[in-house]
Amino acid sequence: MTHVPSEDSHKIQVSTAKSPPPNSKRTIAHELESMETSARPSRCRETNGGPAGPCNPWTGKPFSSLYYQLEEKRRALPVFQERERIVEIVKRNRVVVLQGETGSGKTTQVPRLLLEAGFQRIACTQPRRIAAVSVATRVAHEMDVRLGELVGYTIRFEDVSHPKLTRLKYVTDGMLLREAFQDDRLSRYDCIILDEAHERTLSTDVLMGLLKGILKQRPELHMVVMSATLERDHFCTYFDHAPLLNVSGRMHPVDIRFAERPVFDYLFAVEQQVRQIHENEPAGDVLIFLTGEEEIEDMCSRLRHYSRATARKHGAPLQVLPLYSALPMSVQERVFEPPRPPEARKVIVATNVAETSITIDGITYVIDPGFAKVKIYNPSTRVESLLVSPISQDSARQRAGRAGRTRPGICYRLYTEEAFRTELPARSHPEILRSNLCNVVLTLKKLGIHDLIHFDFMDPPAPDTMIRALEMLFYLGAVDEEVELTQLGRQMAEFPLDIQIARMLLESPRHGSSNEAITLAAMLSVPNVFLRPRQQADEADARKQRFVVSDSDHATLVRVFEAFMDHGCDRQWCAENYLNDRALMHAVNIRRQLELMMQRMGLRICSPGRRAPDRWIRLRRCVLEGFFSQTAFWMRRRDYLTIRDEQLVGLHPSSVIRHRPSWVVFHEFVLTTGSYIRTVSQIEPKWLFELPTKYYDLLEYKEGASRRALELAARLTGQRRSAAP
DNA sequence: TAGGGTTTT
Repeated sequence: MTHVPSEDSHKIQVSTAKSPPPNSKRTIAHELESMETSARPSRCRETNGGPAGPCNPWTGKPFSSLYYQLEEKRRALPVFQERERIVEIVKRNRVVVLQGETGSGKTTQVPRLLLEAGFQRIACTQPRRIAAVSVATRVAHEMDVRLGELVGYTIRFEDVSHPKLTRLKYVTDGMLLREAFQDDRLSRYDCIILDEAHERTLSTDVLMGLLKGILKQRPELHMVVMSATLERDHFCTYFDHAPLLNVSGRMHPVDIRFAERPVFDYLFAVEQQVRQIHENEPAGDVLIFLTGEEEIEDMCSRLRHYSRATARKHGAPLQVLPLYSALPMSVQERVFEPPRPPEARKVIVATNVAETSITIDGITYVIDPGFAKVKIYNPSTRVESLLVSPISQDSARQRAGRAGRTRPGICYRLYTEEAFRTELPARSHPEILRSNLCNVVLTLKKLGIHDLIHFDFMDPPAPDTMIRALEMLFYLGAVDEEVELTQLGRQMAEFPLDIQIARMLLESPRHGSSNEAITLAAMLSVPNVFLRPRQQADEADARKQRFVVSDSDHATLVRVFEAFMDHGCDRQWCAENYLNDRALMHAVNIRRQLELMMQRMGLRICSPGRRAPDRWIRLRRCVLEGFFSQTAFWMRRRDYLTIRDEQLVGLHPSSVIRHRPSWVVFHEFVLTTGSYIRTVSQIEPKWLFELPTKYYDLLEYKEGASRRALELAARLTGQRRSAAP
């Protein structure tokens, strides 16, 4: 019996963290355990009088027909050609930096080669869940083994791996970091591969620093850092001059064409470029990179208009397709379908999703205006915001590469070669330099790292950012005066949540409302669930009214979630109510996970009941328990002033709050056309003084508007603290 | 009264 992977094998199998994978059998365990580490095909015994064929050393069974198909392709990959060199250099060095271009096969082949070379347990990290799943599936097929046994994967909510059998595990970088919570030397692995290291995600950066320390403690551990673009100096130097291996890719040539002179209106230039391609260049699909939803929808209508106006003159029409992550899945998937009508030229107008996360084959022309929205963090105001910025040279190369996946292509850069060299930074700023570090610091503390300032980050964050993070952890009760992790802090780190949300959950049983708080925590952890297509904005707003709790955006979110559950998580119902079903389904999963965690920690799951008049009051108090540092009081007309930082802000127009409460708590501060606070709830000022935190000690405030507002609030609510000078 | 790039636990 051969195991032929079918379409079903691609489906995601779900199992809980500690249970064995589906269909695991003792016989396979036996086979694997008795197997030698080097995997050379052996001969199978003759069965049923048939001839003896080559036999899969991992299973002892004859190979399937699919195996031979995949094997042929795999042997043609550049990495396969270099296999001996790769294995040798990894075995001889503790750390190796492997630079393999797109199409080299590094992600599928390197881990397997190392397994076959005798490593006992290998983890290979991926920045994205979908990559971990699809690569693990591919490798299991290539090795002709069942997914979840020898080869498996672990991502949040899904563990398709076996504690004993799995020897090659693909895992999201965040998940491996979590594993280090249980085992801070990651001692089950003798080889750890960090893939896509050039993306420099927060988790990969923390893992790199952590692993550098672990390497010193565990002389048997080997590590491979795999990266696509040239950052050789940076990676090699960081890992004490680790050797660099370079494997060529298999890409088709891409002709790069720069603008001859600077472009001032890139949207206009994009449109001109599409016309030029459509009217003069041979058939082939076009991919355009823009910065956001609004720009994309605008461009789509301009291009559709052009297509309608000129279809007769130029023969084939354009099929214009938007692509950004907030789009419903069904709309996103259209970019993979054949064009409609069949003779049309597809024009995909995308955000950065198309740069790394979503790969579309068959693109011949790429148009790159050279901008993207980037998250920036300002530690002095503690505001994270999005800013349209020039992309990096690395990013520009990545975009260009999207044109040469299946055949030679052209990339039109709407900036001059001079600008490319002098105005674009060589590399993107790693995320760790652009983020609020509260959770990173808490993670490091939990991992037992005491000297945070000297933690060996590849790019150390600004001291100010670290200090701000520590200060916040202190106010939240996660660390004490000696900057030691408290019991509360340990619990907060367990939760896969922003620490403020974790704190809200931990305090919620005290307010008799942990049930609602868990729902809210899940809703705050997923993207905005309210859809508002420009054409149907009024209708969408009207639908949202059905869920409104007039003094709280937080409570409104809880009501939306409950209504979603009441309607059986129905997608159609979501569509009718302009709600993002994907985000809501995700919230359902998160909620389930959080509830289990709460129960395991012995925290009470309680609710005042849906009809209780004080239900939303309790919830708003829970919110304040986590977000007490994000309150604001009404100043004048439309303006609020944030406490402590005294920033003048407006209520975001998406808020359900129509009156002007004197005090509010908010979830986030956004900087767009103005300064806004978004996801807001009314609070009673007296609650501030009942919080178990020093944050509202009047002594902590300099003379100013905030202090005066607090003094007034204290006086009005009869707080004795107001008497303090 | 307006916009949210992308990921992950």
